[in-house]
Amino acid sequence: MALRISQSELDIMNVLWEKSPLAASEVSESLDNNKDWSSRTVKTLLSRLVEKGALATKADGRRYLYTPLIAKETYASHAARSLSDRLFGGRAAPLVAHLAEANGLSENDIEELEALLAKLKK
Amino acid sequence: MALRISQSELDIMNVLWEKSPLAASEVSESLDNNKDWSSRTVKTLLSRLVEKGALATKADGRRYLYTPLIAKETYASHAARSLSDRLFGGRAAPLVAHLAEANGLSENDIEELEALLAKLKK
DNA sequence: GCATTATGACTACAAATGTAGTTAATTGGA
DNA sequence: TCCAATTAACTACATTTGTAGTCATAATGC
Repeated sequence: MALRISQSELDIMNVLWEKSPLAASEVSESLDNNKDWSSRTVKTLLSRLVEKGALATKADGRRYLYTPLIAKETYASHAARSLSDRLFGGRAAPLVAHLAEANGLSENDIEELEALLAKLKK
Repeated sequence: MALRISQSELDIMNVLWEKSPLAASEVSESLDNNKDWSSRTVKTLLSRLVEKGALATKADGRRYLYTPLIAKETYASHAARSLSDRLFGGRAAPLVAHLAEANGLSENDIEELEALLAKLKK
């Protein structure tokens, strides 16, 4: 139910959330260069994500094209909530406070957040 | 280096962040009732956290008292940043937006966040 | 003093994760 | 037409995680 996606798997998902459908080889190429996994590793991760129901495959000749079955938004909401639940009893403010503290919020972030809050207040 | 704390381990840490030092049996008792781990399980998790350098032990008669070696704040900042990095390229606003969307922010959350933003703007 | 209990030390073991290797079929090019 | 490269399928294997069990020992109640 929880659709647990591991860290490495998340890297794969991020590529496909950016652009899909993609073949395994294309996913490999699109991965951040600093993680240089062998193409086997990428395929293993893709297979596991398919097993888990996070990706769909579609045959394209003799290869597969992969497409996310869950939206990034869905996963992100889930992960964000889970983190704030586990650390702060579900309150959002402390999480943001820690983000701010850890790396500072940009001008832009602050404006975006203010806009968001304004909208929520209505 | 990364001091990886697993989900279950985090439950233990949360108890000790709340109150410490505590003996293993006290940690067991303090755990949320809905997770009923055997006392062995709790001890295993405690040991692993000690190995990882997340907890310190201090002998108290023939038992140990456990104390966090890393502050909740430190861990939280780390985790919050890691999540926002992995999902949103480090931007904070989308994370908050997702929190809001996933479960709604309370009046209180909104006020806290506004206060926080006001402070950050200075 | 002896059985019971609490506790730490050590061991267990399946599932998940990180990271590939091997095999076999296919196919595109020389 | 035959070979090299691509690709999926299957296998591998160490580490981490979840969830305990066993053993020895020390303390405690009777």
